[in-house]
Amino acid sequence: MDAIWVHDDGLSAAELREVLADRELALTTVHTVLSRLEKKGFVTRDRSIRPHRYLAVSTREDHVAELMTEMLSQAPDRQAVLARFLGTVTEADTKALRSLLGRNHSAQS
Amino acid sequence: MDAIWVHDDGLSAAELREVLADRELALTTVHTVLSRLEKKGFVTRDRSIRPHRYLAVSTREDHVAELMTEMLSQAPDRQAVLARFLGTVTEADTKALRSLLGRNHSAQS
DNA sequence: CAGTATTTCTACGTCTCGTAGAATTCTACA
DNA sequence: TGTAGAATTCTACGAGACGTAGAAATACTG
Repeated sequence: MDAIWVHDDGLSAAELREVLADRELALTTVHTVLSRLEKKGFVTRDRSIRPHRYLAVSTREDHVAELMTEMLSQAPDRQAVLARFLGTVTEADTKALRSLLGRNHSAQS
Repeated sequence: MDAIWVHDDGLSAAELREVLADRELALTTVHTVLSRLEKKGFVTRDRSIRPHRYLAVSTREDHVAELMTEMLSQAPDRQAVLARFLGTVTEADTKALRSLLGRNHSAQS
């Protein structure tokens, strides 16, 4: 129930159904799910054109990052969480983090 | 349904109920929830002593960190997620990350 | 052994989710 | 402009998670 990110360019219910062809879903099923996702603010749809086009509100990456931040806020000791997080993450990840952190010592407003 | 971390030293159902006194739960309710948490592997209990003592399997921090890692794995482009993640995190967090990353360039097995 | 504390079993209402049929609304074409 | 076919909305049902708790079973303790 979330492979809408595969097509960041937006797609219609029918198209999405095609993408998920392996599941042999009824079109109405796809519609229902899309509507629910819309209600939850995960996708928007262009109602102006007839086969409404649905598209993800945010990229999968944004979404996941948001969830992670949300998780982080769940614990009182953020630092401890971060420490453990780094512990389980891959080498490539820590490397990426290092380079990302390297270049922005500026203070934000 | 997760304030078992408040007492990392383990507690009995009755004690937990005390902690959650504001909710005026029936003791059996606490028991049910604890059992379910046990089944899901979030807590263990010491059945040897009579008022069984329950204690969290992992600290809240470990748990959250684990969830974060899990989230991260959810997206194909991990780097992108990390980048966005750093974007929404607080200054203190990035600072913590920097210092945590600073001292471990060693390669793990 | 009886009474009380503790734990287990069973259950119910509510929610979310996957799924989809039925009804309604559009749209385009004859 | 009426209507068939496409698209969308409404309604619904079963399953599973959860919060809640009563009833039944079990275990101490004097």
